[in-house]
Amino acid sequence: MVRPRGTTSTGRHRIEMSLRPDKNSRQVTFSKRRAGLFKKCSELSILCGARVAVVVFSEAGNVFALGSPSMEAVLHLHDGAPVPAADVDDREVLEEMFRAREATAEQVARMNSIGDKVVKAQRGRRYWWEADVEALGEAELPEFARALGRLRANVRRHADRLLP
Amino acid sequence: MVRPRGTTSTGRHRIEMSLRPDKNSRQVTFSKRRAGLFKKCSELSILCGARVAVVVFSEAGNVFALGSPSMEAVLHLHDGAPVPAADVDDREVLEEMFRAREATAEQVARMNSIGDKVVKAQRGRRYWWEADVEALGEAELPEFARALGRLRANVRRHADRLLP
DNA sequence: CTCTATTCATAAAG
DNA sequence: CTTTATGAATAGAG
Repeated sequence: MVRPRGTTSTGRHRIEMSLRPDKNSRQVTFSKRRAGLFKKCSELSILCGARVAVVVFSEAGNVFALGSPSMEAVLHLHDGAPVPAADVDDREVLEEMFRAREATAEQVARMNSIGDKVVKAQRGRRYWWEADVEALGEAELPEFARALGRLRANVRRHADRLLP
Repeated sequence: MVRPRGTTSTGRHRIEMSLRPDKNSRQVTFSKRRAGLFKKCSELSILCGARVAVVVFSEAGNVFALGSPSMEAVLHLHDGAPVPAADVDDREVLEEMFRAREATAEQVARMNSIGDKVVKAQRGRRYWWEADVEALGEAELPEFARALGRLRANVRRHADRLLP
């Protein structure tokens, strides 16, 4: 096996050596790591019944967002629909995950009566709650903005409660 | 090696078997996975120059938030301070990470002139941008709420640009 | 994209 | 908390 000087054959990042990576490999790394991060989020949500919201801005300026079980459910805080049962076993969890994925095209399509574009933006993505914010711009961003407004209001209410 | 029926010696979750976990092990799992998730976020940010914001609501109702390179830098979108250089090598990255961690007690303490409570809320956490939102309530939440307001405004601006 | 090598994450046990 | 075992994540190459 031939390998450039200064590198190892390791998968994970070796802090010690490694040549300065070029822009392309940085992009590959970002994509892979973002995918891994989103998967971790879904695992945390599904396995532990947690609600997770993430926003990632890539260096190139692209924006990616993930909500699990849904961005709405997370941003609604405690007002949303109940989280999938806590004590289901793993088989049920997988089935639920599959159902959720199946159901989402419709669910998202209904949102804001725009539909088609949202469904298209999910093409080729592994999980239904993955969506390129840029691609979803027209349909999703206004709703996202409203959801953020609600989150902000909730946080404020909490803050006010803490500061009588 | 003795092991309960229905389990394997594997680390990762085996979907096929595994007895229904009790509440305690679910808690351990959540904590470990949340820590792992936050670490992944920091890696994505540091290694790829991305900005990442996460909010996690545990089933028990606890809230955890993480911003990398900082919640502020992420929520300010493109108005914030420049992200740490993209092409630094890993050694520099580690040093920067260490500096950031060192610097944060002061940085956060200055915020909102409340200080002490914020510094205490970081106790025992590995990275400076980890903070239990619940513990940070008084000092951090109002600022968090303002930051969310700015994020919302930015998202709206983006949405308006897309919808002339 | 696929393949491979290596470290990482982490469930379970001590 | 520490150790151990094993599948998962992922950098680099093809």
